[in-house]
Amino acid sequence: MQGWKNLKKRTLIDAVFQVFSEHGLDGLTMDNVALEAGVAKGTLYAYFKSKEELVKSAIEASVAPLVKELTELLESDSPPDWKIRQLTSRHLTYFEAHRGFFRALLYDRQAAHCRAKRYKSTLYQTLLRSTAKVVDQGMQSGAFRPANPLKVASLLIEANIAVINLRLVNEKPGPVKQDANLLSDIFLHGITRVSKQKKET
Amino acid sequence: MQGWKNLKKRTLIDAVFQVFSEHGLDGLTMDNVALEAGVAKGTLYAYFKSKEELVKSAIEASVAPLVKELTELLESDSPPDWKIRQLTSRHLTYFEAHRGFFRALLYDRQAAHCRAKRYKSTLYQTLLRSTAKVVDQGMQSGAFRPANPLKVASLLIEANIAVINLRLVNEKPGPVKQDANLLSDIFLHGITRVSKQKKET
Amino acid sequence: MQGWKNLKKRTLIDAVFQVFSEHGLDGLTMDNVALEAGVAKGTLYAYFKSKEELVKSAIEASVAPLVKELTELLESDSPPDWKIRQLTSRHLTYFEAHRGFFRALLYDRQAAHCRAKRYKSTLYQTLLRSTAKVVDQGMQSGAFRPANPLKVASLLIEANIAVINLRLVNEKPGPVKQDANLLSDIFLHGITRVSKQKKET
Amino acid sequence: MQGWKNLKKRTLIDAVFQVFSEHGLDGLTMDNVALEAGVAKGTLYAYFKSKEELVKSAIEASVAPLVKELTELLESDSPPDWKIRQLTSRHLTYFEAHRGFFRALLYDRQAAHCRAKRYKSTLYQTLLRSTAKVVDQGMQSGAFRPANPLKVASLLIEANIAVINLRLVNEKPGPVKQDANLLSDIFLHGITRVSKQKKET
DNA sequence: CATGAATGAGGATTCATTCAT
DNA sequence: TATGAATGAATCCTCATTCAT
Repeated sequence: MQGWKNLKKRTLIDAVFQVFSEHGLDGLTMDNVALEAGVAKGTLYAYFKSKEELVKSAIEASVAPLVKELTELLESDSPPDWKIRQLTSRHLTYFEAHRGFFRALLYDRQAAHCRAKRYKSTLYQTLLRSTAKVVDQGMQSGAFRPANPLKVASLLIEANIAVINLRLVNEKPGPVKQDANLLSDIFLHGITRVSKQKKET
Repeated sequence: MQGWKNLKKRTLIDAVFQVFSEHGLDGLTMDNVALEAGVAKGTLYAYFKSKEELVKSAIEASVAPLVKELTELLESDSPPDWKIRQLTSRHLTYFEAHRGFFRALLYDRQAAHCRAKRYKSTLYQTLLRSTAKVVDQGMQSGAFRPANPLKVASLLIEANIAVINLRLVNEKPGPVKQDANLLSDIFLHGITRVSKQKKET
Repeated sequence: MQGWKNLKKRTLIDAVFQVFSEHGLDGLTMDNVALEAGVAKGTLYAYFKSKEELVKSAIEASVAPLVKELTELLESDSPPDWKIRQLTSRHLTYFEAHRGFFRALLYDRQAAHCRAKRYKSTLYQTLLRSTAKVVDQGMQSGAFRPANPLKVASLLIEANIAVINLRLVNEKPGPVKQDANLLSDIFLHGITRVSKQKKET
Repeated sequence: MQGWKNLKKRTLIDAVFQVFSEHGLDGLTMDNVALEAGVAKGTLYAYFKSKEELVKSAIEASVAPLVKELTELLESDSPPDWKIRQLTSRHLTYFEAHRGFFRALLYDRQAAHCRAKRYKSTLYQTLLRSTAKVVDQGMQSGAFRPANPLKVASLLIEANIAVINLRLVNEKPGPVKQDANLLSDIFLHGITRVSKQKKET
């Protein structure tokens, strides 16, 4: 029963995605979601306490795969700087692959709510902590300069998100790789030119 | 007459700030704004065509002084890296000084709209171009590594905003200086430790 | 289900009539209609997309029975001049029987809209064509003088409506029969006296 | 002072016409009229007690020349049937010449109000009485059949107005003369064919 | 007489949520 | 569980009218 319930929930969440992508911002009403899902309006409330919860679930569901992927990456066995380059690259790529949905998300109020809540969400915290661990490893190994790892990790992730926003808003944002590289380069080495410097492998 | 009208507009905009800060997200109704401003609802429409225009004006008004300050800074006669440190520092400080308002802003839908539009707003573009010029100067002088100045400038500003958001969401975000320094350090020199390196003056 | 929905629609439309007759001109607000119907304001919008549609439906509903009756009359098997006398007589009688409603209608703006649209409404066109056919039959049989049947039919119907309006505005308009006879007489024989003339049977 | 006041009133009324023709139905606000007239909104109230009075005055002013013309015609020295043919013809022609304005008028609420009030307006009464006198003369002279002259006059004028409405609503109503003749013919002689009949000179 | 800023009652419409079946 | 009709608070916006200057 639990599994079946989750399956149904998933159906409803998919309807949220669909409605969101099709009707955008203001079209995301409970009526439309119910219509899209092929159920009665009241049924939505059998699975989700409120619209807010439904939308929150939908957003979490949409970000979960990314966080899973990134967490695995960060916990793999590789040098910190490589992990960070990969983190940025995949982060940008993921959103690029779901432009339509996330673009609509940018404009939504509930989403704004959730964006703010993001900092407290488990998924975000998971990602943040994994990243912080990598940063810490880099500092421990002497590869990175000493600093508050959590702050640095926040900064990196937020910088990623900022660039993602920039790309989502921009109609033709150019190749992902380029932005990802620029971001990684600056995060790792800064914008300042250094006479003689060892590059990472 | 024109001046007086603008003065009145300013009063109404201040009411927007007040209501926004006090009642937050959903409390920003025309009724509330009128109540706060001590005028009739209809009066608002004598000065602003619609709610959207009123809110837009309020947001622009709230950011304009900052942009003015930063632009002056960026056009002053100082080394690029110093300018960039100052830019970040003042940027963070300004938002810290208006926490209540900008925090509420984070959650608003009209604001989300404007946040997305931000990239196209004149003010944002002004700031972006000024920053890009400074970055370009740094590159010309050999202080910075070669890259697309506009992209780098975007990245810097967005990173600033990201940290600001982080601080707004956080209840006790700690001293501004610390975050500003961390951000500047990473932007200028990266997180990677370098054996022998010249610091900026 | 469909039938039930129509029944409910009818209830709401009746409320429109009631409100219209009681409060007249400016009293026809969605609030009043909902109040009269004993439902919530929102319920109205579950059955009618907008106020305009509701009012339009009400007007059509109010005129439909008349058009049905007249059309049947016009398609029956009787001499044209008798049909025309009947047409005028019943037309006037019908409106006399619904004075309150149609009188209010005279003053309404939506109604003015619909009055103008009347000429394009299906019901009006139906009635017009039926009448024209009768006129044409009269001409074919030599009873009527040759002319454009559609124009003549329009003229007759409009004359009816004009007299109806006259009666609606007048507080004590006198007996229907008298006006109906005068109108028919003039339409059939004109105001000019003729020395020797055959009356219709 | 009185003359000057009337001049000013005329200016304001002209503004009503202008606004009505340009912005139609919903654009006829006191703001727009004041704007068009180049005066302050409050000034309108120095000359007219209310919007209703202003609009009423405008409509009366627009119809006055017609009534004057028709009254002169009806009081001239000619046979009744000729007068009636002229009445219809000029009535239709006048409205044809002011299509734009009167067409907009059709849709207006205040106008609906005034249309209803028309039956009590002095101008309408003037015209009605003049027409009734002509009808009566026709009856006295034996040219017309006996009937209530006032009723017959009403009927004629209303029939005229009905045809005018029909023409105003219709995009391409065809030549005025044709409709005017048809109307006169039917009013004078009826639709019924008569074997041997003397035509009017 | 003229101004025009201010008023505020009033109206149409939306939509998350409930509950009886 | 599922339904979907009903709810009604909440919101934006209009515009005729007033009145202090």
